Order: sequence, then structure tokens, then C-alpha cells
Amino acid sequence: MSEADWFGTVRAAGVVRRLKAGECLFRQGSRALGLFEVLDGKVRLTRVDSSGREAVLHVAGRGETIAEASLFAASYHCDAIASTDANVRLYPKATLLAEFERNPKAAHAFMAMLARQVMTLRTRLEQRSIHSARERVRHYLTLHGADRRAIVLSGTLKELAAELGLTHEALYRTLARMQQDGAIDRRDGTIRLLRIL
Amino acid sequence: MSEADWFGTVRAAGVVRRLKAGECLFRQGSRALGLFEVLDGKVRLTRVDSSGREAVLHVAGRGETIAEASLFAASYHCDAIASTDANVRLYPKATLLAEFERNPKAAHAFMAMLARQVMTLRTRLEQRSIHSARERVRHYLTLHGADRRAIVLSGTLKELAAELGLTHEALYRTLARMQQDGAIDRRDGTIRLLRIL
DNA sequence: CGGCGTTTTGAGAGAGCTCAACATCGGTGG
DNA sequence: CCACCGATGTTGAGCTCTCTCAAAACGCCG
Repeated sequence: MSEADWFGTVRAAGVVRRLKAGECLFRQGSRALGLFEVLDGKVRLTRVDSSGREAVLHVAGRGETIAEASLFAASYHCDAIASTDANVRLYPKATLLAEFERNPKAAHAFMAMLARQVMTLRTRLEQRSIHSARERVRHYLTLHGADRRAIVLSGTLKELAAELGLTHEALYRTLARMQQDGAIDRRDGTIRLLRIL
Repeated sequence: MSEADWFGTVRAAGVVRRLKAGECLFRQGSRALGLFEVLDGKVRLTRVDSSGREAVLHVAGRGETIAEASLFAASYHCDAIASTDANVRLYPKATLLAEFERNPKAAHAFMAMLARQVMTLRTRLEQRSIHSARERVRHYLTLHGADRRAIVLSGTLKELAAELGLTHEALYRTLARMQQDGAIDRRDGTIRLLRIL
């Protein structure tokens, strides 16, 4: 999934910053400098309530961008803290906005990226409203299976479990049962949905 | 939450369409006419796998927009079907794109709306990864409580339960228990988070 | 060969879901 | 005015399903 083409001309304007685990990238209320791309590691966005407890808004991993909305606000609306050692690239607000104004193509690409994200996120949210592990796996295979409902595992099953919002044990068991039932076919890294049971 | 300012100048260009329950708004593969705003009722976005079973991508209700990504694609990538009687307004693609090109302010507003949605959706997704009903309620109150972590119920508790991804029974019980414990204070339509227990 | 992470399988418990009954409230019509 | 009705709000009991904790097999790499 190439979300990585909208910055085309402005990539050069990016400034890389190195963060240690626990280090703060920005705080709620501080002046919005721009949006960030996570190059490596994990960065969590949180808000802290008055009793000092933090509520996580999102955990961003490699390749994700954060604080897109800050382009349209004067200050950040949450805290960003590195959960692990991390590298991020800052795309300064002024540069981006100027580019969008000057070059409609860039604005176009950025909007397209955001729209795609909205779609993806809505789909994931819908997926999470499915309680049965089996149905959730089927939902995933149906939507992500390119040809003949077969998907090639890009990473590990553990990662897939995380994306599905299941524990890895639950996923292993579910896949095993589905294979046993003949609902799926699994061989070296690909899973194919066969029929509905 | 005012997502409803980006169309400012183009609202007039909208065309209202009336749908009966079960009626199809558009099909996967058909030419993308533009994006829709749901004025009333519910419209579901689905994809159908080869065995004819549908997988739901999203169910859009009043005030939501659907098919934003179609602005940047030649055809729709899923089906849209009215789940109830519904009214929608079509914003023609060409009109919107022309407006964005001509008027950076409009493009700006549209991007801002999308960025806000991305943020909201990520937050909701994070919320769904909290399994305990109590923690989920607390997460919600922390993030949506304007002053002093108090929120005014906009709709019914049932609706809140749906937004939280809980059954209404679970929510009722959880709220009752939290009140009993002194974790929240509830009176005529407002809920206030008091302390952490 | 000896770690290290993934993949599996086992057993147990907790928490939310489901089904069900009932209370409550507001609106409607006789 | 009151009976009726539908939707929301509330509580009860049981069950299922996933999560959690544990342990072992497997594969990969130094």
C-alpha cells in the first residue's frame, strides 16, 4: 500500500530526529511544527487526564504519519512520546502548506492519502466489531484476498494476529480449526479461503 | 463536532437522492460520480466475495460522508446499499475537484476534515483494543470530557454503547458499578469521571 | 550445538454476550 | 383521562469464547 507518494517534492524538506524510548516528541498545547513520519520504532499519542493517567489515542509504527491534523491547528492536541527508540522525520507545516497552495497536484495527493486512510481505518473498525475470531479472519481474507481470496503473509502470523486484534494463540487455533474444517487452505506463507462453513 | 463546513460553497451543487431500504446507491466498479453525504438513515459499504457473501466495510449514518476516496479514483471500490430508508446528497466529483483547484481554502477545509477523521478513527480503534468495559468507559470519558471530565450525553445510552462497541446491557451494568464505586457521578444526562479506582 | 523468536497445544478463568423479564417514560388515540 | 404501545433503561442467570498463563516443538542463525 503506497501511501508514500504524496510528499514527493517535499521529502527533501524533512528533518530527521532521533528519539530514545520514553523521550517526548511534542506536548499537548505546544506550537504545531508540522507532521511527522515514523521511520522506525513506535511513537504513542496520548492525552493525560487531570489525575495524571494517560489515555492512548494511537500507537504509530514504521511508515505511519502522525499529527496530520496539526497542519490545520496552531498547537498539538495530544502528547507524542517514543515508546521505543525511534526515528521520525518532521515535515514543517509552512513548507507543506505552501506546497499545497502552489501545487494542486501535491494537495491532491495528500487528500487522496488521507481519504484512503479514512477508508482503511473504517474498515478496520468494522472488523473489530466482529467478535468471533473465525468470522474476523474470514472478513480479513475476503477483503484482503487479491485473486481467489488468497493472501500472502507479508510478515509473521503474530503480526497478523495483532492487526486482527486477536492474541496469537487465538489466531493459531482458529486457523488450525478452519483448515481442519476445510474452510481455508494454508501452505508456505499463503492462506486461501475455500468455502464458507 | 462540526465536520460540516468544508462544503461551504459547494453545498448548492449537491443533489439529493432518496433510497429505499435495500436499494443500491452504487456498485463496485461503476463509474465514480462523487462522494455522498448521508442525510438520514443508514448506508452500508460492502464488498462481496465470489461465494456471494458480503463483508461490511462500514455502516454510515446521518452526517457521515462516504466514498471520499472515489474523488481520486475512476470507479467505486465497493458497493453501497441502503440498510434502511435513507436520503443522501451527492457531491459531484468534477465540481468538488474544480472547486479545490480554484479555491485553496476549500481544499484546505476538506483536508482538515479528513485529517480530523483520521484522528478520530484512530482513537476509536485504539479504544476497541481495550477489553475491559470499565476501562473502555474511562478511556472514553477521559478523552471526551471537556471540562472536569464530564460529558453530556448527546443521545441515548444505547447509542453510547454502540459507539463504545459494547452491548447496552454491559454498559448499563458497568456504569451502575462505577457509580456504586464512586468512580463516576451520573445525573440527568451527564456523566462525570471522579477518580480512578 | 545453543539461544531466540515463532508456532503450537493445553488448561483454566474471567468477562462480555445472549436471552429473558421487567420497569420506566413519552407519545397516541379512543 | 386513561389504556396502550414502543423504545429506552435495568437487572438476572447462564454460556460461550477469547484471554491469560504455561509449556513444548520447531526453525533459523551465529
